[in-house]
Amino acid sequence: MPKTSARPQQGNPGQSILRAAAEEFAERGFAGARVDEIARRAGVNKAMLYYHVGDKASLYEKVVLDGVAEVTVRLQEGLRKETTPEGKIVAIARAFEALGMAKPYMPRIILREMIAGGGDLPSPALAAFGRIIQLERVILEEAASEGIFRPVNPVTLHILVVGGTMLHLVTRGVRERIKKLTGPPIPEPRARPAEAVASLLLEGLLVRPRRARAKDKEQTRGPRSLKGHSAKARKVLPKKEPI
Amino acid sequence: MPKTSARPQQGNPGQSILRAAAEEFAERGFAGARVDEIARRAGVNKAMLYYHVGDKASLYEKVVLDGVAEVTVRLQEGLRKETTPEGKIVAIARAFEALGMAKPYMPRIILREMIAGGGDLPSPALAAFGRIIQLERVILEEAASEGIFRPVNPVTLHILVVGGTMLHLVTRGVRERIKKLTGPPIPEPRARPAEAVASLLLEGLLVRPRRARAKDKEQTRGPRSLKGHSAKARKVLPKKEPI
DNA sequence: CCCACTACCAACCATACGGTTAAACCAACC
DNA sequence: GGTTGGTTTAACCGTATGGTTGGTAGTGGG
Repeated sequence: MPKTSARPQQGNPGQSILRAAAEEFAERGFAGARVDEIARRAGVNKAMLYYHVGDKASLYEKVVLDGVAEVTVRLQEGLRKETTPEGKIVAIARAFEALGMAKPYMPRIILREMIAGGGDLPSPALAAFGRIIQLERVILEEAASEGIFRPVNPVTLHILVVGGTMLHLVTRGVRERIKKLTGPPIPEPRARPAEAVASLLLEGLLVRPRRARAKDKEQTRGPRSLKGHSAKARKVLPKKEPI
Repeated sequence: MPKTSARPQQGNPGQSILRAAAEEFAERGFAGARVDEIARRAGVNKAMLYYHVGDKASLYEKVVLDGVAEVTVRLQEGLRKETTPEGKIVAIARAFEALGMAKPYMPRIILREMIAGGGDLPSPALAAFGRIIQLERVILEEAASEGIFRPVNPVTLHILVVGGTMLHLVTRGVRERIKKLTGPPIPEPRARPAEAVASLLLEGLLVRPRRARAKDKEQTRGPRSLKGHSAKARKVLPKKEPI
């Protein structure tokens, strides 16, 4: 171990290396990331990088575990205040949004891993995600048993809440590009994706759910069923199994 | 051009090469894909690959454009039958689900591109995605003006519908792995993610939207507000701007 | 003043990778 | 049977990449 630092060295090089690595990994993926480029970004010699942190794989592992730890902490903090299932769902979305704000590279890395099958993910990271899904399962079960939520599969919810929030953060670049090709009329979503995602998931698109609509008829604001076939065509989704 | 084929050659090599390439690209990403590995998978010599299809970049472009063309066609077909906004949303989800069933590599490639900023995407592909979002915008505006849907940002909807559907298809591998670490109690979502996603998005999690709930009080099935603070804590989402 | 020890670096190495080439192969046509 | 021309291949090439090495510089302790 270092007895002290040999030189007045500005800032732990390990941190700047990890940061640079994280950005490279986020932009190019694990396979695409170049160790030389990481060293260049961090402003250190490549050998220093190996000296301080280790090889490419351990670099990646450190970045991932650090990010997962952060989202775990944020999630626990965010959940502490919430007592309702709605509040908890929003808190989950907010935790990942906050992660994306603090460490913009993390959502990309996480999504990439999910897509790739998690082969490069260390087990603790996988386990952490598992715990989050479990948590969501419990929230859903409790809320469903109290009649607050409809029965919904926790994996589906997780994908939509967490995946949706992270995709918002991550796709800003493509959206810009797409907008340049198709002209202006695509409005940007809210700056805070967590709210947008959670709100839509909680309330749904439909102004009135069918269940309530069946009881009292046609008291909604819009003109609704002007087209004659709408009544039949409205029945799109078979509602046997839970979502 | 070939006058005939020189050898009784089983099947166009171009097709098997493209398929092999697509799978490599899906598994490792563009940077991570190895041309030698693509050739090996396709069972052809590497030089043959260059002779028939071209270099790595053009290989990738062909795969992407082919996939985008397929989803475009499927989407148009699916939409033709639907007249209601609900039906159209489901049709969009179904089109991407069908793409993922027919070409399992496509969702991975598309998601990867979205994450990476679309830098390797050919313009026609970007434009196609732009058109889909435009379409969703129109659906949302019409439905909102008729009072069927609440006002929602089309990008948010697109991310949740299309992203959510593709993430379902793509994360099966990680889910298996996570389940092995956390034990059984994570139920798999439905086999048809399009339905799960669209249904949840249309109806929402909450059994009763607040709007309707405010009018007649506490007629829901569950015990509901046993905790005294739930009434206040229920107000999580500021509802100023459209989702 | 010298030793031991950490921090650092330029240059190097082996391999893997994308891409090319020159020659062989083979069905069809004369 | 020989020529033609698309098709296939083994071997090759230059470069980029992950990783290493031998050595230097600076620092605190003796």
